Amino acid sequence: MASRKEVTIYDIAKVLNISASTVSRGLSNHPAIRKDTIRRIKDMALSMGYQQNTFASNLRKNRSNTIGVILPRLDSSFQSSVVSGIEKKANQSGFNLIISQSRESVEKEIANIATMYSSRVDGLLISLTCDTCKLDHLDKFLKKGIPVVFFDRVKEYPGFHCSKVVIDNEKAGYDATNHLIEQGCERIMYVSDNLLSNVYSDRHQGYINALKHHKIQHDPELTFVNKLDEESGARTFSRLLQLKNRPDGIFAANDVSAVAMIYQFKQAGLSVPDDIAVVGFNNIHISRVIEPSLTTIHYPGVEMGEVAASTLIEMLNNDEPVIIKTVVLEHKLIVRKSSLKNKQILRAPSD
Amino acid sequence: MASRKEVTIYDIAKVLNISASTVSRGLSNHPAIRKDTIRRIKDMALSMGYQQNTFASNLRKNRSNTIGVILPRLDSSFQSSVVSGIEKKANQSGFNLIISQSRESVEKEIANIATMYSSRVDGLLISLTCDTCKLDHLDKFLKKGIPVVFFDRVKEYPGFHCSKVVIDNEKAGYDATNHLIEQGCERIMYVSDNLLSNVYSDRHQGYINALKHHKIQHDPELTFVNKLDEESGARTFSRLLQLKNRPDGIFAANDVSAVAMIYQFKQAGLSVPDDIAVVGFNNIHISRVIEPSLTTIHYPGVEMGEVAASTLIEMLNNDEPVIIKTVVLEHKLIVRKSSLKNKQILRAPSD
DNA sequence: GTGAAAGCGCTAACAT
DNA sequence: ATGTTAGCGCTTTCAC
Repeated sequence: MASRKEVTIYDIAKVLNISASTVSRGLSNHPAIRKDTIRRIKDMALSMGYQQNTFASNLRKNRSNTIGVILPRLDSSFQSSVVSGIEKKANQSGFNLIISQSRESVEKEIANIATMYSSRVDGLLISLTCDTCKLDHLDKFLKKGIPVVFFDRVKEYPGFHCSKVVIDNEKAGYDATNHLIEQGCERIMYVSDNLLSNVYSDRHQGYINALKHHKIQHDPELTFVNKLDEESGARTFSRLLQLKNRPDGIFAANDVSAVAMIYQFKQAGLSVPDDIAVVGFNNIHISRVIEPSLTTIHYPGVEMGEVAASTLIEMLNNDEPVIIKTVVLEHKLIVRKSSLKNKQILRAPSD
Repeated sequence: MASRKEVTIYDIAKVLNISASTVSRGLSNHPAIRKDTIRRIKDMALSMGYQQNTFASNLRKNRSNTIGVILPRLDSSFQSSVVSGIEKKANQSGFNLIISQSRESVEKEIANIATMYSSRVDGLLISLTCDTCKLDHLDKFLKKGIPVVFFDRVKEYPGFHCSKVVIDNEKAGYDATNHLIEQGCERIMYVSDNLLSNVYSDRHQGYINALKHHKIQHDPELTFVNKLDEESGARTFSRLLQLKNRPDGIFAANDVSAVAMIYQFKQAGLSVPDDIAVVGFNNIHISRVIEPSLTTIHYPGVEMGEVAASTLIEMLNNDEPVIIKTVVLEHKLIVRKSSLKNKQILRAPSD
């Protein structure tokens, strides 16, 4: 579909009466080229409308200048904020971004990994589906020396060490549960997605630790695993009805489901937090404005994206020492009304 | 950073004792190659772990198999759903996606356009910032025959015709305002972002049309332009206090600001909808669960992304007839509690 | 400090 | 139905 002939370094060379190699060097500020030659080359390139052909350059250098991103959902409040952070850093460092979403399907994730590989991304950022068990599809990346950085939904990768960017989900789960206990809850339900996923199992472990710490008997019946979408509230409610002793507190592993529950409870005439206290996870926008406002764990999405991208870019730029690290970002319990059984003074509304 | 030598079509050719071109043709199912030869080639490619070098292929074909996407924000509920739709279609058709966000900055938008150009995307999908006036940065795309499709935030592009995917914002603005009037509102405020942008100015025009249709005097003081973010509610509220006659209805050009207003009004002891009725725009998740639930205009994000991507891909695949079209997707007024002054029966909760 | 030349891996026009 | 050949535009080694 292209029409006009493109300007190449040969065209510039011809006009300036120098060789194409000098032009190539000049354009990339090679130290052996005289300053004024570089100037002449760049000026001419500009005035001729030269645009470097990245395919040729990539082919020659065997580097794509592109970072691949695979995540479960683009249309998720939290995840899109991570992408936003990734985009920001990548853009600053001159990397392009190829993005694809797995939509929580392991098959699609595998397909996406294959696409990223054949697109020859320089590095890969990935947040796994809830159901991902094996990571061997990533083998060829690491065997070839293409760095992979996991973020948020991560997994141990036997045989390979990869950098990770996460929060301390166990501690966060502890904090959330501990808060409910301090508010007087004695029978706390944990509403989760697939416990295969680190984010949900670690939060679960934190939940159990907090119970144990307060010498509260852990009742496995109170762990309810389901998809944490908008229908989650209704499912949890019907689950509640099946239980002999109704819980007096709920720790939901994400805000979307927590909000959906609050909605259900209110519909059913239950009072939040008096009948049942609720803590969510993510601090999405909605948690601030729902009524009662939702106590939740704040979790820095944009920063997570930025750190993940920086970590990868660092590996890409310094090819010498590959330092594998796990970056743990701070989370924070944001106390709002949905959990305040003891009516304390709320924090400043700026939270 | 790559280590092992890659398998090329020459390696396959040598093993099978045929020529590289036959391998190349076989791999892309060229009709002139015998079925069984194709089989042998593909089997061998698979067993040797062949991976096509897209740089070389792209260089040769002068096609990147990549679609560029530029939009204001990735971390916006609506926009990320559009991206989700784009990703879905692109992925189905074997296109990669390069995504960048302008963050509502015209400068960044221009820089992104330049990057997309030098990345040699096959086509571009773009939703403009609120402040974009001129489109000449896109000239080189169109002069070179690279198709550009606008979605959502679009603009007339003098000298070039491009396909667009939008909703009828004027009609939607009319519907929203008309609904408020039917509910008995007589002094309706329009809260908007920059009226340079089609989405906001068209909604504004619809607002005016509805007023006119009901013979209500249009008071320019009641159009309040500001950034439609979470702080918008507070700004609108202080604006309200400056007005002689307080409005009894608000049409906000997005849900985020509508929700923020409701929050403010409630804080200030005003009742929604009785003191002031509110209609938003976008039907984001939160509008369903806020109290009172928010009347809004539904607006199909994922579909918009899918249609935009399909439109572009169609142009990319059929290079003969370039049919320029504007696709207008359906919007829908979703009536909820925030606007119901006449307590009518609400629609089914499935809304 | 600059030039000549080879080659990255693929595709397609032109042969046969 | 398959092979030969040239070349996409760039980078880089080696030469001077």
